[in-house]
Amino acid sequence: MTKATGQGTRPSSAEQGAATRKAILTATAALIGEVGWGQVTMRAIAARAGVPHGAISYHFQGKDDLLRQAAIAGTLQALAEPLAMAQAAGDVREMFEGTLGWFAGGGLEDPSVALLLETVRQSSRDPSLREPLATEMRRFRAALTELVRRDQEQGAITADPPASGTATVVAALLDGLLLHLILDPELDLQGAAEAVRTLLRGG
Amino acid sequence: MTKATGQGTRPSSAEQGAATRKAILTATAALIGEVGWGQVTMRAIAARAGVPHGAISYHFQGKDDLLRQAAIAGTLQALAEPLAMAQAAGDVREMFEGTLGWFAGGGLEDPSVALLLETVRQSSRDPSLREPLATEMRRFRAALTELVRRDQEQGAITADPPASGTATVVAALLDGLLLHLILDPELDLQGAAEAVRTLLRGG
Amino acid sequence: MTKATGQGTRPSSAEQGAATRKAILTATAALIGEVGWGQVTMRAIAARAGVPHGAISYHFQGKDDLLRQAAIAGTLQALAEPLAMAQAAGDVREMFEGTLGWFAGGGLEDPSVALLLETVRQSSRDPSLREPLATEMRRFRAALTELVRRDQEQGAITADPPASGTATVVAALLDGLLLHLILDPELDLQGAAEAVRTLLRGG
Amino acid sequence: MTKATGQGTRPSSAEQGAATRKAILTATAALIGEVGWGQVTMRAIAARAGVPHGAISYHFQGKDDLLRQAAIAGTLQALAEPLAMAQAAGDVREMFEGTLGWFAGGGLEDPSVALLLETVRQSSRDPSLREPLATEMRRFRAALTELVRRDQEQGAITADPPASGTATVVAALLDGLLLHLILDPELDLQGAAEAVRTLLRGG
DNA sequence: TATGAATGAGTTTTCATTCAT
DNA sequence: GATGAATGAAAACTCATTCAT
Repeated sequence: MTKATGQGTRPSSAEQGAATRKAILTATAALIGEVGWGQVTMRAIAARAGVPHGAISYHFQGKDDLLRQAAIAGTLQALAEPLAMAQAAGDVREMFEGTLGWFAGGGLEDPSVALLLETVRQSSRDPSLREPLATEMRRFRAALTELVRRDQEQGAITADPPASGTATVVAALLDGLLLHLILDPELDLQGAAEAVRTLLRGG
Repeated sequence: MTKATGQGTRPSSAEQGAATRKAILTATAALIGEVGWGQVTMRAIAARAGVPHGAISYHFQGKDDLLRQAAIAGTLQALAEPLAMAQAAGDVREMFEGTLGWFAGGGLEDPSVALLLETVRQSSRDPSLREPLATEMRRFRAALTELVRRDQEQGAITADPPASGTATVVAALLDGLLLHLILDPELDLQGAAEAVRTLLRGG
Repeated sequence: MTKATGQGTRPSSAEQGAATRKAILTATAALIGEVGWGQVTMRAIAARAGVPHGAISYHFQGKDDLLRQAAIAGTLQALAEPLAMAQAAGDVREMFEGTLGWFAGGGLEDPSVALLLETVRQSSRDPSLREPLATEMRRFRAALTELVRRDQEQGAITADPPASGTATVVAALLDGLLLHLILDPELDLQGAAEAVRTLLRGG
Repeated sequence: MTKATGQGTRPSSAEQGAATRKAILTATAALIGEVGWGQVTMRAIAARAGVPHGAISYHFQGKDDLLRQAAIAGTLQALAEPLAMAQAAGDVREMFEGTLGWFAGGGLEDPSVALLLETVRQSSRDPSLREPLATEMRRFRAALTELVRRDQEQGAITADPPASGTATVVAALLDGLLLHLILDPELDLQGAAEAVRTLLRGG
């Protein structure tokens, strides 16, 4: 129980390197969300991460390599929270309304949302980016499917269509509302929520 | 008959200018979708439009100005078709399934989709971009609301929630499915469609 | 006799461009000879040519492209003089001794010599560089062959071997002496010249 | 048997260091010939030599120092073989034709040839490089002079000019042919050889 | 003694913009 | 009105060298 990777006071060279790497990745992910994939510059990354120019070239192959790695790491981390919430939620409705609440509470301004959108957009030009994202999305839909199934068993949701179909619909609906909210903050979320409640209940 | 606005032999200078302007805008919109907002270069635009370099600076204020104008014009044009379809559709289900059919038939590869996503993403950084897009989206939801209302009157859709709420849900759902499809072409659209059909019918 | 390409006082834009291009090529060729193929920098070229940075990228594809073009143009120009001399010489001996005289008189320090060596060396890595050089060399040997043939007819040179063989020997000998002189300025050119005189005379 | 200077189990630290040094020098010489003096990088050297980065800075003063040492060591080694051949040859003709045979058999592709040319070229910019090369060349010409003298005594070569002059001519001729062959692999070596045979014989 | 992570000066390249014609 | 040559600021990238361990 006394294990310590740092083994004492001074950080080893390798540990320092890992920290630098992580700082660069974090700064890059943040900048992608803030200024957009194509507007990110190495200079800005270095400044944000607080590391010298050369450190980036030393740790990463090039700009493309860096953006890719940062985007993947960043989005996976961003998706971890919603996934955990979905797995922890008691039923679909709780999960749905929770997410809507997060939207309404300013979740849209979360940097992760911007990063996510940038990455999705870029992934249609770079297959190596799409794969990990798609995997995570499937995981999310799987968790939702589980919720739906439970609700169906309890009669809270119409059991007719396969649970996976309903899960896909709920997941897509949430992301679609996010998209519409970005464009139009005045969007009537309450009305949409009420409609969903009714529809899920089965009229 | 020969004194028409310019249908004679040589195009007037003004007409030529308008044509050049339009060619530049079209080329720009296409390139935004293809390579991404930040990767578009003036030279590439000129080459694609088949106009000389200088023509761009001559007709537009600068790069930002050009991209903005092209994005707005391009997205409005791209959204015109779905809007027309929504207005022409007989009921929600027809419209919904029609769109899904378009998705399945390769609609995702349509350059307009890419342009649209780029513009939405960019609009969160540029309010002047958001306004026209939001307006068009509201128009689309309004048309959908009309469809929903008609369906409710005929009992094809549960009348409980306000029509506008259901319309918002349907619109968001479509865009959300689009997003998920971009990431995961294997997405089970059929299952989702079946679930929607059941839900809308009211269980 | 009053023809003027410049057509008056101000140089046209195109003429100015051609002048800039030529200045860049000249500066590049000079620098290749001075500092070596791989040590030439775009910055140094721009400074030497007296043109701004961007002018180089504007006129040439990239560094490789520029060096290649400059090397070819420079070496062809450098080879033009010896070729003319060979064509104008009365006999082989006159040509041979003339070249040796040029060597002794400081010809080795001529920038063209350095450029030539750099280009020959580089040409073994870049076939597109070799072709034009080889062609010019063949032209030079052809001119020499003509001289040898004339000498053979007059009995000044042994007629046994084909003239082209003797011409190749003479050409190679000159370049070989150049090479050895570069390494060892104390080389006994006189002794070598005397030997050649005797050998050519046929003992 | 086990107390030899280090032929036992573990190589002493000093021996290891010497081996590393030699590996670095060998890799450097090879790279100079392959990519050109100015294109050699420390990282490439380390990779080729199979030693860590730091080892180079540890063993050598800097890049210039390393290249110089490697070039000198490499060229001296490369010149050792021809020198031995010249000293072992029975007469000039045997030596000459032997070298021509080596040329024709692909000797041009030998890495040493490239290294030699690079070093000669560089030596005109770095006197400390020229000295050892010139010394070796003089040694080579001295061996040739000995051969020529022997031939002259046997009447196989015209005795008129001093042997050293003829030796210089033969040496330069060989290097000149090498140069021309690099540019033009189609060069008629046979014709040149025939001419040399006739000329040396004295008509 | 030996290593390799880190640095930053220097290099090439791209590109929006300007402006003379 | 229209063009495209020219510019220089800024970007990405390379790489010899340093230095803590």
